[in-house]
Amino acid sequence: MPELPEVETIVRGLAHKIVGETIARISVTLKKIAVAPKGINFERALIGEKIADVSRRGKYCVIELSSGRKLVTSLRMTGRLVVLESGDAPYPYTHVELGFESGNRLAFSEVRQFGRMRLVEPNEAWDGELGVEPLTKAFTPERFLSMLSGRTTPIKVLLLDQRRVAGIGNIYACEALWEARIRPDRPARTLTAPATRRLHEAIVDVLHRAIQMRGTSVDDYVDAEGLKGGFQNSLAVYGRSGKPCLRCGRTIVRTVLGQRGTWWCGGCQR
DNA sequence: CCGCCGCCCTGCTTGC
DNA sequence: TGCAAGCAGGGCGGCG
Repeated sequence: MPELPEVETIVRGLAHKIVGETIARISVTLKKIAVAPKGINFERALIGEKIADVSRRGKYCVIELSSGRKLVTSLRMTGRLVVLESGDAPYPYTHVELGFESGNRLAFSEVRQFGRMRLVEPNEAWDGELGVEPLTKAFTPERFLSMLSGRTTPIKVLLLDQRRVAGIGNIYACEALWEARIRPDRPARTLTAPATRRLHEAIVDVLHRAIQMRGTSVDDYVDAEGLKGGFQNSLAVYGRSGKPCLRCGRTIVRTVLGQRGTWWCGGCQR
């Protein structure tokens, strides 16, 4: 599942490989995947556009075009953005492919068809609902604390709410809560100030460490070159049900919270 | 605003 | 062994 560290890794790879390229061909083989504003033809609008930059917002990859338009891509669980060279075979499950003048191609592959590649107009607001970026100065412990106040939602469910903090998914929510020694099912408002600080610090720490390892490949995630990340070897709780806690030795359990699998240690998370 | 639920979709795992 | 049913999950829209 591409979350913030995975999308960050993809974006860095894409920036290196496609900035400066000009779009010469577009192939959309699954219509619903490619979304454009009413009255604009996705394919026609992009021909001749130059890739000006590639950036990230939350879990979204933003391909910035010379006209000021953007291609905003959400990868959901199984989406991939992979750069291919002219001789490379078609990438499996590719639904949108951009062909560049150089002959290189950008494939948007998506097995479950949940992801979207959305064409956004130059002054169109697309991320108004998204919360604070956790790896910027704007994400302060005080701001985080204010998000939790009065909320009865389990803290883990709140961490997954993209309108609060943008970019945390199931893996890093579980990992940050373990690192901060907090039970995932605690109502957000019951976290003390010190616990909230620990969690704030843990979120920033785990995201930084995961980026350093080029993301987590437990299932489908690969980077812009089609390569797996390395953080799956550093996971403390995610997917480790039945195995001993690395901190206290108690068996890691899996429960369901907000309809999502949740891994944690009943020994040291309180 | 808040909390909750169902839907989307396919490949893999599980169970008979 | 073979097949069908169950499961997983991020974002979104709908409901109360």
